[in-house]
Amino acid sequence: MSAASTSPRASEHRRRAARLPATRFDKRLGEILAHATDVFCKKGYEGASMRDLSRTSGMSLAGLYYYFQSKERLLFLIQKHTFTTIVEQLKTRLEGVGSAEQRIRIFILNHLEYFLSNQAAMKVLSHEDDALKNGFASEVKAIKREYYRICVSLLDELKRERGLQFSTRIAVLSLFGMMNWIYTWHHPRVDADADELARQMSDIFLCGVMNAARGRHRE
Amino acid sequence: MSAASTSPRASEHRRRAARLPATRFDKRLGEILAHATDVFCKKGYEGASMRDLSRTSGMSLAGLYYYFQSKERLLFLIQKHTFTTIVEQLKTRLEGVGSAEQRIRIFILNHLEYFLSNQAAMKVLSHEDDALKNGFASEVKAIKREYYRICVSLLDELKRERGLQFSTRIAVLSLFGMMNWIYTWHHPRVDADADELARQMSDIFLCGVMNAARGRHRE
Amino acid sequence: MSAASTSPRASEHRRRAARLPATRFDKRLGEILAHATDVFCKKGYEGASMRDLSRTSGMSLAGLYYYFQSKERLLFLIQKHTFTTIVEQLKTRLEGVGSAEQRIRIFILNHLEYFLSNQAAMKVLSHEDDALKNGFASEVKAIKREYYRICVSLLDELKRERGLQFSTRIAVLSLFGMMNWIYTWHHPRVDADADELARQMSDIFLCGVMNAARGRHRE
Amino acid sequence: MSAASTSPRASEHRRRAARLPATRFDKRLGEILAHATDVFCKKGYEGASMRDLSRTSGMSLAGLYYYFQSKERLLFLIQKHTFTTIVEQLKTRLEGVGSAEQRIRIFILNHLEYFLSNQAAMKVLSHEDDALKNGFASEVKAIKREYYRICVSLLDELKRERGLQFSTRIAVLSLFGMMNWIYTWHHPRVDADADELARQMSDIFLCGVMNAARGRHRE
DNA sequence: AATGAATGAGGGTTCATTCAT
DNA sequence: CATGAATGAACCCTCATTCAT
Repeated sequence: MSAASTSPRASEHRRRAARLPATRFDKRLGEILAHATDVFCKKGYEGASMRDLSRTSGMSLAGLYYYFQSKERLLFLIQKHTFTTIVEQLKTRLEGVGSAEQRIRIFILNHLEYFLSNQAAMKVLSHEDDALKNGFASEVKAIKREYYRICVSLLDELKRERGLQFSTRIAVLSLFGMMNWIYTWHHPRVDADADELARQMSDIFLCGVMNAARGRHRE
Repeated sequence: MSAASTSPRASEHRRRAARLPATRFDKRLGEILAHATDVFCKKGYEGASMRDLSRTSGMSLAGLYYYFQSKERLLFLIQKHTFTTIVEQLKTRLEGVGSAEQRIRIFILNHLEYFLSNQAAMKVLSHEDDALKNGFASEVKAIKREYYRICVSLLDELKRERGLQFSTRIAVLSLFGMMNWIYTWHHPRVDADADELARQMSDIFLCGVMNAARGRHRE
Repeated sequence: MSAASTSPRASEHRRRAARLPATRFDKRLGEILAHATDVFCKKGYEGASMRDLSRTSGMSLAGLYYYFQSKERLLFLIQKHTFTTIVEQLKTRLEGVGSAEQRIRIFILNHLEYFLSNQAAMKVLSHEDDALKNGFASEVKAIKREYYRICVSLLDELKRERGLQFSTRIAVLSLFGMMNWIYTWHHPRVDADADELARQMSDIFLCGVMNAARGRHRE
Repeated sequence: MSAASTSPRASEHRRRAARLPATRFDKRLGEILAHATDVFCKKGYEGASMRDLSRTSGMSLAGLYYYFQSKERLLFLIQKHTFTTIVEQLKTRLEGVGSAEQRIRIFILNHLEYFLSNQAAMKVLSHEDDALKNGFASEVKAIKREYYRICVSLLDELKRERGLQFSTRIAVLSLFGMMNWIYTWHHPRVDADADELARQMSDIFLCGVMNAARGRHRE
């Protein structure tokens, strides 16, 4: 873990509280994180002010700085936690699943389920993709890269299994586009839920790459 | 056209200059617009300051306000012009084209060509989707709606022509996701050009919806 | 009291400090208010800049905004405090005084004494009469109306006691004119003090309305 | 006339056009002056912007500067013209009038008539009393001083005629206060007209100074 | 563990004014 | 005679951040 992720104060704290699964510090931190996620979602990272966060979370402006050393670190923690969780969940779900197609369907389902259950967090992840700088940026990018790599490897499996030929990069990034774009349009009351959405997107995407790859689409 | 789009000064100007294709005012305005697009692209709308624009465009801070009455109106003009252009180009290209599939391929090609030729403008359009408020927002939304409607009608044609059944809404929005997401990853030096990209995305998308819709994907 | 007069922060502060006569916040606030009064007096509300106030009060520009949420609210607090004080002082002094004439003399004396002791504040009150808007304006107007009403009732008493007939409105407003105008000419070193001024203005005004009202002035 | 009042351009212009009673320049100037008076009245000198004047008068911003060399000179011209007119009118009316009392009544009537016929101008005169600086200020002050002197001499006449004793300065400034204050309260639809107002104020003031001066008011 | 008080830097916008045309 | 274009200075206000307590 890079230097960016651990402040002296926080680490000291964690050391002293290592015995408990969740210290009061971590609990309070989590609450504020949740509020901040909502605010960043609604106003954007640049558009949200620390005063907004203070108001929403009910903690004083100065109080926030005890938990987060800077606004940027706050965004970093949100993005890192969100991304880490989604990757971990994915890995668990993929264990022991056999066919490449099935594994890709799980990938998509996992992404969309998490997306719709944590819309705010995922919007902050997608929309504030390049808001972080230097150390913070690189750490998030590392996780993102890992996630991307997993998807690439799933598609490569599929190509090997079925003897297909297409640009993995374009396919993967198209898939991410389909999935990540939903924060711009999905309304829980109106639109399909994660299962249904995952099924339909999986169908489109899988049929797409599998047929297109055999040479152009034919009747 | 709503009141938001025409200031007294601009309209007066345009009236007097109706015969000429571009007055000096409009030319200067266009130049600043171009610079502003780049800056908004790099820093985001909220993150970019009018002082940044002043520096980049080489015009004094106060001078900018002679052309744009506010920062918000500046973003509005960029978005409106970009969107209007892409819609007009699309309409021209669609004229006289017969098959639904071909028309969808043109839609995608048109979108990606414009996207890659005007990456900055298109990122500003995609990424600053809800930065505008009230009158400005509604006018841009109207154009967006029209563009969306065109795509919906193309897909409905396809469904009719081929007797397919799938959710047009999800298909259209997935397509937009695939296409709009490219601002997050496309590097001109590394990635395929618009033609190639359009071909591949069209293949994936069309094969996807056409095969998936016949009932699940089958071998 | 309208919403305009109490910010969340100020009210919270006052609640906690209800037992003490003046918190440090209130003290600091009072100091700044005093400086601001001087500056508004010298340069006028519009003509004075927050930078002027910052310079005069020795506090940073941003620091001022911790105490006053806006320049307008600053003026509002000055006007409200000044007006409230003068009305309260008047009420105390009027208690138990019998004859209408005596009561009017007290009214005039009270006004002029306060005026000359707080010249700057009273000029700001008189001269910036319509600088406030909406909620701020209406709250000050309410106090002003009360003050005006008191004067009207005193004159009505006089008319009843002595069986006089004249336009109370014109008389009252003439009296206010005489009194308030002094901010344009009174020089402490040169001109009479409040007692003497009050005596002379009272004589002129009272003799004026009492004789004039009996039918035109006669020898 | 001081240097402040004549710019090279204006004087040259007037020289060339000396034969006509009103040049086109002067006519146009007068129109703008009238509009500016209204704007200064509504928004105050500091609060009114040259853009406001441009909008109201229908002339371009730059065009205004052809007629007025600066915003301050604009206020100066308004104040000077207003004050000069009122003094000239007064002198004409006073000619041949005998008794001091009558002359004072004429003074008051003249002031109030002009005030109510030119409310905006008179408010600008009264309210923006110390907005001008240096040369501009001193020239207006000179006229003001003359006007004040006339009033003083009228009151001194009265004192001599009737053997009264009171402070002329306080009496005169009280009278000005009564009269000038009306811009803060007079509504043409509701309140008495100039004649009636002049009668009542004259009664109050004259009865006041004449009776008060004989020693305190007595029954 | 948490806050009130304070700040330097910078935000978007408007100001009175000029000058080539 | 009048304007469109342009500007430096200043406007009010908010920003992320700090530090004594």
